[in-house]
Amino acid sequence: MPRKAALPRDRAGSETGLVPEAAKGSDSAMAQQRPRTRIQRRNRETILEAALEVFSQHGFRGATLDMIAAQAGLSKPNLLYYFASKEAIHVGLLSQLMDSWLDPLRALDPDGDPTLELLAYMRRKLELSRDFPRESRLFANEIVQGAPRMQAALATDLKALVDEKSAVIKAWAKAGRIADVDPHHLIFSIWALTQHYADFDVQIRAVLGEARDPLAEAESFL
Amino acid sequence: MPRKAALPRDRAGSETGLVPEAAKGSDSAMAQQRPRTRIQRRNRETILEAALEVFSQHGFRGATLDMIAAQAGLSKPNLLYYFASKEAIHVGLLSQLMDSWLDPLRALDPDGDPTLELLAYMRRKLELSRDFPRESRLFANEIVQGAPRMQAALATDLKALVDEKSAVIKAWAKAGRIADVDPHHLIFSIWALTQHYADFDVQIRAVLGEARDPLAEAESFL
DNA sequence: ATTGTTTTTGACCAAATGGTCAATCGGACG
DNA sequence: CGTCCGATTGACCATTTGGTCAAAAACAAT
Repeated sequence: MPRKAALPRDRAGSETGLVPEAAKGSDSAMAQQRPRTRIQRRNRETILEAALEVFSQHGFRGATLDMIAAQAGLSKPNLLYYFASKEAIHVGLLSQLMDSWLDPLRALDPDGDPTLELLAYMRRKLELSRDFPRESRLFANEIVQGAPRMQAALATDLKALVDEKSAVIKAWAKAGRIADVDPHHLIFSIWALTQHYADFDVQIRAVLGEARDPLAEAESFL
Repeated sequence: MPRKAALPRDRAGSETGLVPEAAKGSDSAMAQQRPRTRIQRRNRETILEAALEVFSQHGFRGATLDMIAAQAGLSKPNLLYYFASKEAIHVGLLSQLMDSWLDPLRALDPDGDPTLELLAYMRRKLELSRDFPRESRLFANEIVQGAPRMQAALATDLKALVDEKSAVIKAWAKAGRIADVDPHHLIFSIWALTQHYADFDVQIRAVLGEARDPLAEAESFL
C-alpha cells in the first residue's frame, strides 16, 4: 500500500510529556540511556508505523501484538525487545504524535489578521484530516473511550495551549475585529468539524455514495 | 448510579433492519417464535442496558461478557441464554437504538419555517448528546472503527433519510429561504458539532476545566 | 578467527475470554 | 402435590493473547 508522507515526528530526542512519572528510557530490556543505534531507530520507527495502522483501525483493545508484528514484518518477541509492552507502544505513538497534532493551533498568529488566521487554522486542521486520517482516528479512539492513557496530557499541555490561543481570540473579539463568540467553543467547533471528516469517514462516505469525495468538497468551502 | 430515562425503544416487535440476512428470531436457544414472556422482556432489557453501559465505555472488543454480566447482575451463561453471542448483544443494541437516533432528523418538517426547523433540529440533536451520551459513544466507537457491524444500515436506511431531508433543504435554498449551502455537508456539520460534545466529552472537560458545563454552554448558543 | 554485544526467534506459559452443557431451580397449573 | 417447561448456573473447554526466556544469529571490534 502506498503511504502518505509521515508527520514530522519526535522533534529532538525525548518523547513529549505524555507519560507522567518518568521511567523514560526504560523501554524493555534495551540499553538504558545509551544513544539508540541505527537499527534501533529504524525498528522502533517500523513498529510505531505498524502500530499506527493497527491501533487506528481496531482501537487499543482490538489490536493484538500479533497484528502489529505481522504489519511490521517482525516477530512478536522482537516487538517486545523494542517496547516493554503493548501499552508502551501505544503510549509511544500517542506521545510522538501529540506534538504534530497541536502544531496547527500553535501556528495561530496573534499579530496576523484575525479572520485570515482562523481560516488558515481551519484549513491546516482539515489538511491533517485529509493527510493523516489514521492519526486522527487513533486519537478519536482513545478519547471516545475516556482517554485512559492521555488524560494527563489533555489537562496540561492541551489545556495550556488552548487557553493561550483562546486569550488571543478573546482579545480579537474585544477589539471588535471578529464577532464576539466564546473562544473555547469556537475552537471545539473547528475540531469537531474538521475531525469529523476523518473519524466518521465510513459514515460520510456511506451517506454521500461512492462517487463523491467528502474531503475535497469540504475543503472547497474554505 | 442514577440513570437518565431510556430512549423510546423497540417500537413494536421486530428489530430495525440492521442485520441484513434474516435469522431474526434465532437468538440463542430461546423459543423460536413464541411471544416473549414477561421475564424474557425484562431480562433482555436489563442485558441491553448493561451492554450499553459497557460497550459505550470500552468498545466492542474492549467489553467482555463478564463485565456485561456483572453490570446486569446476571450470570454469564444466563446472558447467553437470552442472546446467542456477544456480537448478537451488540447488534441488538445497535438495531434498537438506530431508530431513535434518527428521529430528530426525521422530524424535520418540509412545511415548517426553514430557519426554525434547522435550529430545532440542532437543538434536538444536542439534547440527545446531553441525555444519551452513552448511545452517542456506542455509535462513535462503532463508526470510528469502520462500522463493521453497521455498514449496511448506513448505506441504506441512513442514506435514504439523509437524501430525503437533503432534498428538502435544497428546495428551501432554491426558493431563496435559506443560504445556498450544500445540504449534505450542512447535516454533517450539525452531526459533527452536536456529537462532539458527547463523544469527546473528556477532552472538552479537560480543556474547559472542572468548573464549566460544556453542554449547558453549547445549548445557550442555540 | 575470537570474543563480546546486540538482535532475533522458536517454544512456552498463565491469564483472560467467548462459549457450551448437563444439571438444577422455580413457578404456574392441573 | 406433582408435573412440565422456562430460567439459572457451576464446572468446563478451546482459543486467543500479552508476555517470558534461553538459545541462536548477526554484527562489531580487536
